[in-house]
Amino acid sequence: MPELPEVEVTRLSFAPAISGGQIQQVQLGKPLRWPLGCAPQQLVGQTVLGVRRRGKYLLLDLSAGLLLVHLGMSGSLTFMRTAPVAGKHDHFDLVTSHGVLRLHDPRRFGAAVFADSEQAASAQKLLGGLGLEPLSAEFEPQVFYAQLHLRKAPIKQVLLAGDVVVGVGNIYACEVLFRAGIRPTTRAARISRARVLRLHEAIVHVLALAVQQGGSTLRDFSNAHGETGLFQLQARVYGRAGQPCHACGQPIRLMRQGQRSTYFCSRCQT
DNA sequence: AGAATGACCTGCTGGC
DNA sequence: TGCCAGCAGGTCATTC
Repeated sequence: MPELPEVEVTRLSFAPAISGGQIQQVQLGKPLRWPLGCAPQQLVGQTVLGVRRRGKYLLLDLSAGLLLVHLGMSGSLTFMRTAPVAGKHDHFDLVTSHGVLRLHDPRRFGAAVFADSEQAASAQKLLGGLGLEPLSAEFEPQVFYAQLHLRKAPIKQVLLAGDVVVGVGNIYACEVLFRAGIRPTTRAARISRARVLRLHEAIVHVLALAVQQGGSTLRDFSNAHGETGLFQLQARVYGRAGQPCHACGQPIRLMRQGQRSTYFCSRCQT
């Protein structure tokens, strides 16, 4: 489900409310992708100082460490005053004095992991090896170009890998490449500087727009208040196989790249 | 090191 | 209706 915009929308929807809350209880359901990494009791008594985001990870700053939350493919968070009895797919509850943060995740590719510090989290390679943050000043076109120039893999797969730029998942990779007019199979290193600049612009534009639109709700994404997003209405290629390209009328094509679906327009993307 | 592949897990859809 | 194959927004370990 969640790519950078959905994670950011989620963050914005509960960060102010939870900040300052003291953890009173932690409830675990079925195992998630990774174990919590500490006894639940160790979190109790700590205060949630704030919520940041790195790539698709949410970072809850606690008074004595960091709680990393990842939504995987099917995760979503809700924040409520009091929580109803946990359902079949509710696998993590953080009960605080300000309310309950609940992770709902049918496929359980998500996780909540405690780390003593950001360094410790990197050491566990949860945050290690992540690329540039696309909505920050560090995402400079020249740096982006230099990085892409080192990579021979198809640009779509380089974007998804997240070690050059973070947060661009399958939907937004397709959208961004369409808007930049670049064929997803093009080797990253072979893209001209001018086209990389267009791609850079498309990434910043599309991700920022998607955050503004509340993310993409394809099946079930919603923010921590249960509100769905609107960006899917702006999707120009994703999920539109066989339908006419909005720019040229050619049918949008679907192909597989590294076991993921890629949607593109064979006329507009060269 | 970078690139390609399989693995993790559940639910839904479409075809027979 | 039932069953099975294939698909889904992510990322890690393993292999070459």
